[in-house]
Amino acid sequence: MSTPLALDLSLPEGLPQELARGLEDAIVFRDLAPGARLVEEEIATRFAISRSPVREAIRILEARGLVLREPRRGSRVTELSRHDLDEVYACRIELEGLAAAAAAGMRGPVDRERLDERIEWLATAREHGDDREFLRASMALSRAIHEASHNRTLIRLLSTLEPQAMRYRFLAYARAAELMDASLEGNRAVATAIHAGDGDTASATTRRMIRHAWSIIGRVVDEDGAVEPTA
Amino acid sequence: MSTPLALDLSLPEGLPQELARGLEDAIVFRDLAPGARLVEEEIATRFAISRSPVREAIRILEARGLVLREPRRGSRVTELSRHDLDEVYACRIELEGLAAAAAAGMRGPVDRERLDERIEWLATAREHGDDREFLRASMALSRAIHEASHNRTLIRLLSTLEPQAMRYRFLAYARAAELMDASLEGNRAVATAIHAGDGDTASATTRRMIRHAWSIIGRVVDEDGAVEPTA
DNA sequence: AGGCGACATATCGTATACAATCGACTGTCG
DNA sequence: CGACAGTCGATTGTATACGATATGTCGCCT
Repeated sequence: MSTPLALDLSLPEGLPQELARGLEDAIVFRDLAPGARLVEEEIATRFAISRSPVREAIRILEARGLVLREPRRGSRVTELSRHDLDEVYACRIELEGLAAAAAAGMRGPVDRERLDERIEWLATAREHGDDREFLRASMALSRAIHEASHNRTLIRLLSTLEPQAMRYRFLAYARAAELMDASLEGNRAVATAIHAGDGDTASATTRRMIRHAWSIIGRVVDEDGAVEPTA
Repeated sequence: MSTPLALDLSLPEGLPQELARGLEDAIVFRDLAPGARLVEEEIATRFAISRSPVREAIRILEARGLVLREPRRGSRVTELSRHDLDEVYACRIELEGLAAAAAAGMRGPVDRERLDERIEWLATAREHGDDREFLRASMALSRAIHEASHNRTLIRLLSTLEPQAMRYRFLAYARAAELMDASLEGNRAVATAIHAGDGDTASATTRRMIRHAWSIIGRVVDEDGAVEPTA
């Protein structure tokens, strides 16, 4: 009676990528719990595809730190822990700060519009009190900032770091809704700095926001042991 | 008359990883030139293995930014450019700085010893004026610092960033040997700070060192167009 | 002569088949 | 009764086979 997992597998970008996206989603939102095993053939059967694309998808998840592959023993969803949280957030502060600074020098007005759109989306989700939607909006907003940096290397690095961070954020939303308010407010401040073209402020604000989130999430993780089943 | 490429393919760690390591080496040292095509079957035949592990190896190289895969058109070694250099080094400053700071708080004396060993290795290579060996020592030293941070997430990120940086360093050694001296001296200073447990100094020194290297390499890349064949 | 279209080729993407390995179970022997 | 060896099942790793697609070439038509 494993997992729900009802992706469509339309392929605008390749089977493995599509599958990885779906599995990533399931992991971030805890439809796949930490420690859950990912058996290649099982997944292949469920989606009526072969093991080849499944293997590639799992490799992608591994590169993002969502899955741990042990040589001949298979893959399982990585555990969440206080230690891991600290690792991820220490890196996140540096890279997100860099991205925000770079985004402040962005070229097109296209980036600007997208940024505002996503902030709006985030605000709407907050009003509705929908934490899943709020997280989706957060991810989209983050990506908008990253892409506005126009630094492909940085984008690549962040794309392998963000998903793990999102898992912790989702965990914390349930127990500390104020994190969403802090995130919304913080992101508004960051967007303002970016629009003003003030890289230093954008960076500093971002770092402060992330540090704040870090402390809140850390509290939640410490209290829960971070291992409770989905409830 | 393609490439030399005489890896042994002993498998202490898995075929794909071993192959990826070999190809990475070839790319960093320009035995595989930028723009060179990587045809799966060709590589498979050369090493008398099947395409499956080759595919995985190429995926690894792609994740490290060494190879660009276009959907149904195959893979080629990524080009070096001033723009890309700037991207890589902007990220490198942040992450290496973080690693140095974290390493300053390292636990075991094992880390210390390894650090000193590698510095020695670097110095020896410099004396011998062997730039290939110097780069190898540099890579080993970097890894030692990264691992001393005991931050697995950071290590993962750096392992996907370093190889590309190494390509630029190798390029620059040929035209600007003083870069090696700067690197040796800088790393000695960093090691001192790490040994002293001074994270702030370790971070600041690292960042200064990398910034300096960046400017030197940037000059080389600008002059050469960075596209000369291997000669 | 130049462009347009069908064919041929090269190469990747996916599927399937086979081999190797790990863990667990079980039955026997001390 | 416990420990150990052998076997079996489950799952990954590797190899091969098949299908899809993009690119280049050749010839024909205008």
